[in-house]
Order: sequence, then C-alpha cells, then structure tokens
Amino acid sequence: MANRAMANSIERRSGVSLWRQIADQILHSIAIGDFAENAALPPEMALAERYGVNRHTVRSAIAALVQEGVLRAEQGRGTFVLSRKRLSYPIGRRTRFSAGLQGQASERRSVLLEATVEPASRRVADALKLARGSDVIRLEARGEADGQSVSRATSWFEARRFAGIDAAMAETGSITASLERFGVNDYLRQSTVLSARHADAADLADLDLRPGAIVLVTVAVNVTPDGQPIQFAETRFPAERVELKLSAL
Amino acid sequence: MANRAMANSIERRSGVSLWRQIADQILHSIAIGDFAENAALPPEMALAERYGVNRHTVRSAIAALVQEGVLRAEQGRGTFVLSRKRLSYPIGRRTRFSAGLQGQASERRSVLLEATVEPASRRVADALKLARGSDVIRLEARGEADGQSVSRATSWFEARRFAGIDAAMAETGSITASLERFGVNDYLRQSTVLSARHADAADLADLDLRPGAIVLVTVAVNVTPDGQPIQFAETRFPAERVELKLSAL
DNA sequence: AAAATTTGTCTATTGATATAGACAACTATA
DNA sequence: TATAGTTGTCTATATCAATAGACAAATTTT
Repeated sequence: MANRAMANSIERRSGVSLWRQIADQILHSIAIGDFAENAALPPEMALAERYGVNRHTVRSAIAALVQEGVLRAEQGRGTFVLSRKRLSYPIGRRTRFSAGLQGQASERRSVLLEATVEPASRRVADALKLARGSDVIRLEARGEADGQSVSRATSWFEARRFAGIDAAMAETGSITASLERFGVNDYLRQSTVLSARHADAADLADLDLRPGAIVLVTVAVNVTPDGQPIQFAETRFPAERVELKLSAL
Repeated sequence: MANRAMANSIERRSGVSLWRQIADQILHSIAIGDFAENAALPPEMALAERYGVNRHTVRSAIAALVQEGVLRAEQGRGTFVLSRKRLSYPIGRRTRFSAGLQGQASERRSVLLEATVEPASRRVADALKLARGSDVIRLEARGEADGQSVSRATSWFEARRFAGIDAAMAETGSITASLERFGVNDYLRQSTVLSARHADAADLADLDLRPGAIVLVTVAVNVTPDGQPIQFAETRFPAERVELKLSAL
C-alpha cells in the first residue's frame, strides 16, 4: 500500500512548486495511514530518488511540514511523523457537530467568531424560503477538536424567528442547544451539496492552513421534522485533517 | 455575490504560483455561477488591481484557463467564459451513474479501461467481508458526460461470484446492468467516505486535468438489500467539473 | 474619423524555485 | 572506536515566476 500511495509522480511547470507537491503527497500518505505515528519517513536521498528531484527540493518539502507541525526532523536519526490520521466527520440526516466527533477527540467545541444581521441574498432566501432581502442572522463559527481547527461554518437563520440566537450560541457553543431555546427540539438535514476547492485567504487564517491547502465545502439546509427550513449553512473542512463519512440515514 | 467571491486575496511564497492561485479563483467564480456562459471577464487591468498583482501575472492565469478550454480571449474585445456550471452528481442510498446525471447531460456512459483479477488487499477484503488474499476482480472505469470526463472509478468484486463481470461491463457499459446478469437486481449504498486531494499523475491523464487540480474522492461499499457486500469502489471526481449532491435517502 | 478600451508582444530586471556538489554534525551500529 | 547512514549548512548556477514599462493590434464607442 505504501508503494502505491507514494509512487505518485509530480508535475513540472504546473504553477505548483515541486516542494509543495511533494509535501502534499507526504501529507496524503500520512492521512491514509501509510505511516504510523512516530514512524520514520524514508531518508531524504530515497525520497529524492523516488520523486526524481534533488535532495534539496525534498528538504524544502520536509521543512514546510516541520513548520506545520506534521513532521519532526532529528539530525543523524531521521525524520518522524507526528500527526495522527484524519478525523472522520459523519454526515447524515441528523448531523451534529459535537456528537459526531465523540470518541475521536476528547475535547471539541464550536467557537462563535462573528454574528450579524443582514438582508438575505437570493441563495439564502431560496434555501430558507424567505422573501429576498428579508433580514437573516449570519453566524460565523469555527469547530475545534482537541485544540485543532476542523471546520469553519457560516450559517443563516431567519432573523425574526431566531432573534438572539447569536447570544445563545456564544453562551452554549452549540447550534443544537441554541435552537432548543427557540422551541426547536429536533431538526433534520434536508439537503447537502458537496464540493472542494483550494483554501482562500479567509480559510487559511480561520483554519490555520497553509496556502495551497484544500477545503471540502458542504452547503446544507436543515429543516424541522415537518419540513420547515430553519438553517442554511456553508461549512468548510480542511481536507488534510478531516474526511466526511456519509452515514446511512 | 461577485464581489464576495472574487475579493479573495492570494498568498505569496506559498509554493503555489500567483497565476495558478488566480486561475483557481476565476475557475471557482465560474463554478459558483458568478459569470454566465459567454459573459465577459473583467479586463486584465481590473483583475490585476483586484488581486494586487501585475497585469502579466493575470495574463498567465488567463492563458492557463484558455489552454484548458475554460475561457476564450479576443483581442480588442475581452475575455469570455466558455464553460458551464458544474455537474451535480447525486449520492444516496441508490447511487447509479447514468440515472444520476439524467437531465444534466444528454450523452453519458461508463467506459471500461481495464479489468484484472488480483488478491484482495486488507482494505478490499475488509469491505467485501472476504478472506484477505482471496481473488477479487478489479475494474477501472471512466464516467463521461457529453464527452467530458466526470469520474474515474476503481471497483472490486468477489471473483468467484462475479466471474465474467468485466465482459458484461465492457458490453453494457453499466455496473447496474452487469450486476443484473449475476442475479443482483437491486443494490444499496451501505457507506460512503468522502475526501479531497490534489490530482495525482494518473488522475491527470484519466480525467484530462491540469496539474494542481483537485479531485473529490468517495470510497463506498454497495450491498444487496439483505446486507451482503458486493462492490467496493473508490471514485475520483474532478472538483472543478462536478459537485456531489447528497440526496435524502 | 478619432478616441478610448482591450488584448497581444516585446525587452529588461528581480526574487523564488530547483539543481549540483561538498562537507559538517550527529546518531546508531558493527 | 571506527564506519555507515542520516540530517544540516554552505556555495554556485540555471530556470521559473513576477514586476515594470512601452507599444502594437484589434474592437467598440464617441
């Protein structure tokens, strides 16, 4: 398995530097479990040969990953893997942040970054079945698991019905708990659309990523059991730290 | 919306060249519908100012997208968007390639690229509930919609039970039809795990992508209605052409 | 017809990326 | 205590990426 995963070649003149491509591949190998925690990476010379580049180029890749805290290099001994496998984030009819990561991370929370009231864009109005331009509350939140950023969500709620949900969210750190204060004791995932792209500047800052990283993006609508839309959300997940597990619903 | 989407800034010294980052952002803007088909892109000077780079850098980004067939530049007139929005590929309890894209592409088919018998790796054996090392058939197939590559799948089946499925697949061009010949009239999606990464060399060739492109990866198990696993598959989707729509199951 | 706008081409310069080789510093092992 | 294997540092050179400015070529607007 290690062979198949690391045999991937790299492309020149692609706009992505060789060291970045190699760093990405090493990161991928770790993520799919090619290296156990604390395992030694192959020596620089071996990696250079495998990828067909100079040893210094491999060193640039390793330096970047050391900087990111993924690897630790020790002179005379070798280079070692620090980071663990990806978190698996379940998505299903009842998708909840904290409950979903139970068992994978001991400490998990949702941090409210910003809350504002704004007129609904077409996209938001359509999803929540509101008139375009009517007031909605936008919440910006970051999900953290064991101190690491694992998600970054932007949510919209009807302002009239959920006035004050920002305060509830700041207090409880949970969407589920906040919605309960408004009489929503249960809600279901109506639709989820999934895509992936390179992280933009905001993602880089919020999720503590390096430029060139990939984010998984879900756009979802949550509804009450009787089908009334209550939340529209776009969530970004760092692909190198998180995978999404679509659970049978 | 155009403002928000294109206001994303770019990072220097990241290992990803500025022209590649700008090309990615333009691609993203198109994908989320910021530009209608045949709409004009802002002039090079305007884009250069927006991203804070030299006009020549923007030109490199545009040149790459012209090369990829996404844009068309006309001297004296402007630069125009050619490509359409992303396909939306439904994933649910009954995920079928051809049926899923009905209405979005007039011509769609699955092309068998390779078929071999091999011993099951641990990953495959676990998924299909077979003994490790027992024979499995591996099928490599590409999904095409209106002549464009939209998916690249690697599937495994128990060799004993599905001997000859490669021939059936070559003939019918459909997994569903092939399985019917083996008495499988219905099957369900048991699990799907989703991730994203940069395209590797094989993806680049098979899906006709440029280096640096992103692929969505699904790893799925299909089972008969009574829960017997019949197919294990890893499918790669080009993120710039496809989004995954998780349907209510 | 003239002016303004926009893409295309050229030259030149600077900084980041990649290659090449040599040797130092450190660790583990024979 | 050598010796082999590994990471760390240095110098030098070539190519790619990005900036800067000027002007040509084509199209649209005035």
